[in-house]
Amino acid sequence: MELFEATIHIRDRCICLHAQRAARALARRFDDALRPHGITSGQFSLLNVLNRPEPVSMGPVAKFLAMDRSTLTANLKPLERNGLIRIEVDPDDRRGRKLSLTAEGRKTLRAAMSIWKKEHAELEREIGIDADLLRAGLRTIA
Amino acid sequence: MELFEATIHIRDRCICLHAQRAARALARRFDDALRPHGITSGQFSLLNVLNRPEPVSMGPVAKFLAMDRSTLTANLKPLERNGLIRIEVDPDDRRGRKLSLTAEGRKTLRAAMSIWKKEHAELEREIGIDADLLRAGLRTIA
DNA sequence: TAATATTCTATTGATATCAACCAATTGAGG
DNA sequence: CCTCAATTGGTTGATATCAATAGAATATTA
Repeated sequence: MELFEATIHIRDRCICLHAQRAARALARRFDDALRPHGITSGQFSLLNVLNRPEPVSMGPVAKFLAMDRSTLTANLKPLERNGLIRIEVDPDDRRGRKLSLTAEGRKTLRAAMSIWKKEHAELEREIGIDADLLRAGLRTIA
Repeated sequence: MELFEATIHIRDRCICLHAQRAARALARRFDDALRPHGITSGQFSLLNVLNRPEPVSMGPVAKFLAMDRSTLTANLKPLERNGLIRIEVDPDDRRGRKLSLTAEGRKTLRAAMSIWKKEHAELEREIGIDADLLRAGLRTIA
C-alpha cells in the first residue's frame, strides 16, 4: 500500500505535526507550572509582550505573536476582566487601542517569572545543547 | 527596571512562546494550502494517524498526538460528520472505540497528500539544512 | 463472587484559534 | 471639503484545547 507508506513518511517528518505536538506538550507543561498564579502559558507570554515602558496597540502585538487580530481580542478579555491589563482607546487614532499592564498585572507577572525561570531551566536541561538551534529553527518559521 | 529586562529575556528565549508562535504560523500556512480539500492541517495529521491497516483506539492516538483524550473526542466529530472516518465500539472492550478511515477519507487523504508534499518541500527549503535538527528538537519535547 | 479500583470515553465550561464579515476611523485624491 | 480606499478592532461561527467531572465497562482483590 503506497498510501500507507506515504502516511508513515508524513507521520515521521511533517514539521507542522511535530510543531503542534510540541506546542501542546509545552503549553500543558507551563500551564501546570503557572496554575498557582492563575494564568496560563499563553497569558504569561501575552503579559510579557505587554510589559513595556509605553502602551502598545494591538496590531504589533498580534504580529509579534504570529496571531490573528481577532484571537488577540479574545485573549485580552480574561486578562482585562481579572484586572491584569488595561485597554484604552488611543486618543491619537480612535480606531486603535492602547494596551498596558496594571499594577496587579505587573505583580502577577513578577511572581510568574520565578516559576518560568525554574521550569524553563529544567526544560533546557532536558533539551540539551540543542536549545539554541531549536529556538533558531522556530524563529525561522514564525 | 529589572522587570522589563526580565521580560526582554523571556520574549527572546522562551521556548514555549517560540513553539506556540511557530505552531500558529504553520497551522495557518497548511490550513490555507489544504483548504481546497476541505480539511485543516490538524485534520490532515489526524487522518494520517488513523490511516493504518487495523483500526486504532483513541488512547494511543491521543498519546501519539500529545493531545488530551477529550480533545481527540472533539476533533473526531467533524471528520465523522463529513464521512471521512468511522467510530465503532470495540467489541472486545466495550469501553473503547475503534477508529478507521472510510473510503472517502482515504480519497481525501490521498488528494491532500500531494498538497502536503509540495508545501512541505517549500517549507524545508525555507528552513534550510536545519530541518532535521528542528524535527529532532521538537521530538525531544513532545 | 462481591466490592473496589482502574481504564476508557464523553460532556461541560472556559479559553484559544482563525476566517469572514462588519463598523468606525483615518488617509489620499480630486 | 468629499468621496473612496485602507487601516484598526470587534463580532460571529466553527473548530481546537484542556481540566474536571461523570458514566460505563473491565480488572483486581478480598
